[in-house]
Amino acid sequence: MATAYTPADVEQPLYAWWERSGFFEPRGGERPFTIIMPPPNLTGELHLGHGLTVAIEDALTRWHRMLGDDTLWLPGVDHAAIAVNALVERDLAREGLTRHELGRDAFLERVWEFVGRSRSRIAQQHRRLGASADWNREAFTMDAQRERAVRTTFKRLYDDGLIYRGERLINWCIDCRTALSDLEVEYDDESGSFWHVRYPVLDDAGAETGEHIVIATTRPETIPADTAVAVHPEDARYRHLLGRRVAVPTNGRPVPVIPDEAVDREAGSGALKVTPGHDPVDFEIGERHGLPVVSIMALDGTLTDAAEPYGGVERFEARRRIVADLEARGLIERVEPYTHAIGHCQRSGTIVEPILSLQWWVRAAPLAEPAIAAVREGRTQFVPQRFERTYLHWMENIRDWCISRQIWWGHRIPVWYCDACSELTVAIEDPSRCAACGSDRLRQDEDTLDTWFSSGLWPHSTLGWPEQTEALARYYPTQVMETGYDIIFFWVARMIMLSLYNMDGAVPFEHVYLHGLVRAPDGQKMSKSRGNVIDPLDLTERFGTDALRYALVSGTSPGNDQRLTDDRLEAGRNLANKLWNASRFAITLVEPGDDLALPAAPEAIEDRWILSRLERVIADADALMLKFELAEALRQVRDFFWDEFADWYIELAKVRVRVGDRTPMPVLVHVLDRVLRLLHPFMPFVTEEIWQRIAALRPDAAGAPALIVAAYPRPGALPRDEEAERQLAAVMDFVRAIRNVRAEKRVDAGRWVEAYVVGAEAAGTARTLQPAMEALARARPLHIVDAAEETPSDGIVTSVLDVGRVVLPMAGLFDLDAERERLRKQIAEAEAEVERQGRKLANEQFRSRAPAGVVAKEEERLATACGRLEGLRASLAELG
RNA sequence: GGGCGGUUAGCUCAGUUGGUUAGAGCGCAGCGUUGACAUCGCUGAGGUCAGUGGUUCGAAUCCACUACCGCCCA
Repeated sequence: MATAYTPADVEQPLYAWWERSGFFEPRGGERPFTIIMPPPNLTGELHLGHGLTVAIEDALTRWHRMLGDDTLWLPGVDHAAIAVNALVERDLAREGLTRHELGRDAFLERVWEFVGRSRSRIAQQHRRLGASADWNREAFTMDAQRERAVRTTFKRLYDDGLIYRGERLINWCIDCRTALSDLEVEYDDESGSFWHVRYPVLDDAGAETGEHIVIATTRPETIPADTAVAVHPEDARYRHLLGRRVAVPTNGRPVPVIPDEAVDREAGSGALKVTPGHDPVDFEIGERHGLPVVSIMALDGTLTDAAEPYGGVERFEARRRIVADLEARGLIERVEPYTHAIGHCQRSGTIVEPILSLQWWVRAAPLAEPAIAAVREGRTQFVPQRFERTYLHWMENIRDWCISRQIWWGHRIPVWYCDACSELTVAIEDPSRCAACGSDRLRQDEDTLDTWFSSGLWPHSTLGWPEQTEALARYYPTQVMETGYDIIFFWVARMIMLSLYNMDGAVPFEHVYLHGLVRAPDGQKMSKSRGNVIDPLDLTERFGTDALRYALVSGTSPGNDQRLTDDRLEAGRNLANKLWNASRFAITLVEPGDDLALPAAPEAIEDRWILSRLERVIADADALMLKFELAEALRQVRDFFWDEFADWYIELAKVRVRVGDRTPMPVLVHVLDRVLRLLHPFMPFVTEEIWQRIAALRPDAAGAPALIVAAYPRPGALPRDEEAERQLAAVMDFVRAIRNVRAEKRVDAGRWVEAYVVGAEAAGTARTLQPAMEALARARPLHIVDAAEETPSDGIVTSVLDVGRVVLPMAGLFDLDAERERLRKQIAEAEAEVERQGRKLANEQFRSRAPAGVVAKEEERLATACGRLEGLRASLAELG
């Protein structure tokens, strides 16, 4: 074996072997365990967020596979309608073409070409990250199976009256030339102006009275579409104007002054221009008062003839011109700077325009009701739990969902209009005749569906719905949906609604595990515009996939963002290398005749100790994994492996082996095997690579052809050995104390020193482990004596521990004053401790109210501290 | 405006039913090629747990308020 682990040599061959061997497919078992992978967008490369998704989901998947569950991790990709549509349009633009010039079919052909390339790249990247997903079942939101699910859902919802077509205010993106749902609009605070505009008050005859009412607006370009001015019904300033009419200043059109509770008296002048055609709040006011809706904006962002004389003028230019014209007429009272939230298209960043439009909608409230109940009743649980509130709040205030998009890439709306009778036909299969009149003069709706409509079906459409497949029966409901908290509404909420609807009220998943953002080392969000995006595959090449996964998992805690730093990646790489070398040591130590079967009851106390510690770690890891505390489980195993097994057990074993004792061999191999199993979900490659070599030493005991399908350690296999744990803790304390004195007194590292170990209880064990202690502390001769026995009193350095003390004769290096000073300092510390404990125990309140166990513990602690203090004082007295 | 999260060692973060002297990795200082590993080993320094008040025998942990940072919804 090479002296260092080289990820590049093992990762790809191992992955190919796993995949070829069918290890990623469900392998039967009593309980199913299913994770449906959140489908990455087809737009481009995987980023570190996907890396985290893989690291977590693959860890859970591999863990359950090793537990023997019937494990399915089902992968797929999402067609990202608007984004991909825009991407291909941008390519066309470079050739001087528009999609309309090209035509729908030719355009879609080009999209499918792009999709093919993108899909295979993403699949390849997933493999490099070690994802053990069942690629045979890979799904795509645009494949035939998923199209059937989409159309079936659409028809069912339509037939149930939960999908309707309606003319309402929508969010229109002028760049993407499509309607957007509310969620696809992002609000940013921007500084703008608040224009205070005078609207002339009219008399009954329609003539200006000379009086004005001042309204404040941030959007003067919409003034031509005003259909009222609203004031608060109890606002004394304007009460006399209620029922009067005022003139829209751009065109003189008379509009009423109306009372409405929605008006904020504090904002601006307290009077509000009402523009139902271009503002959602105004639209609602308009509905309450039966106001007409005037639209003045075309889909390209220019004003229409309805805004004369500004017809054909681009919206921001129109704003400038209207302001200038009003100013010229003395109708601008003042302008104040104003900061307010402005909606932008999530995709293009363009300022979104609310306009009136005929679109398809999902009636959300009836779907939300069972989705609320499912979470309230705990049938679906969020990890971390706090996101349940976020989810419920959104669900309880849900609004109808605009699902039609004016782009070509996506599921075309399965609605056909009849030119003969003007009825419409909604169908799963393309109809040839009108359902109402039988005419064949049918035109399919030109629009496509919101991408999230198809991904909302993901937990059941990927398993074959609407067909009643075996997979659906077996793997639905799934156990875990693992994704980022940033798409709770977009995706998680909609999956719950649509799955409950399609699956007769069965929840899509039992747990929603939400991870946070992976941020740059400086805490900034990674984004293309900042130029700080890190490619996960670069990291894989630099540090190894296992290191990347270690870094991601060890830094994650449910619902919280994390920074990915080189430090963490290095820690992962170092751990892989440490595993490699510890294993290399064990493997090369094994000799042909060695019996590697673990004895039922090992005799050596260090064997008993490490096996007991292993048992404890297995139990801890098991409990933590169940609670989705992956980072903590990983840390526990890592610490056990490095700080106890490598630093102590291996060192102890070396001493025995050196004198021909072969009994540590089975323990060495066994613990290593268990550590590899425990770590495999997190660091699959290095653990499998080593495990293959370990298994080769004892083929009879492996129980599996590969670590990926070997059994995960379960608690309770071996008994705990408290005694051995206590004894070894004492031995380690003695060794550390000697090392400490050596370092403090600057004894050359190679030089042997004489030492006395004094300890009543631990003396027996110390004697047993004397050769090991000598080697580890580099102390010889090492005298192990009972407390009553004599130790030298001249020229010694003493270290008093809880378990006893160590004494090192230090002739030549000894400085009486320094030693006194050292002891005094320790005495002061011990006195403080005794005093603190004494005070605590003297407190009657504490004795009567604290649990007995706690009191006993504190008493023991006091006794230990007293013993230590006594020892220190005696040592000081001996110095004279 | 409503809601949520964060503030712990120089840096990045653990600390999940309140109970030893608050931990880790990295960094820092000193020593070190003793037959797995310098991607390493040994030893050490380093914290008023954001602040104030409260609950409690006992608070980093529970409550209230404040400050700063961030996110979500309107």
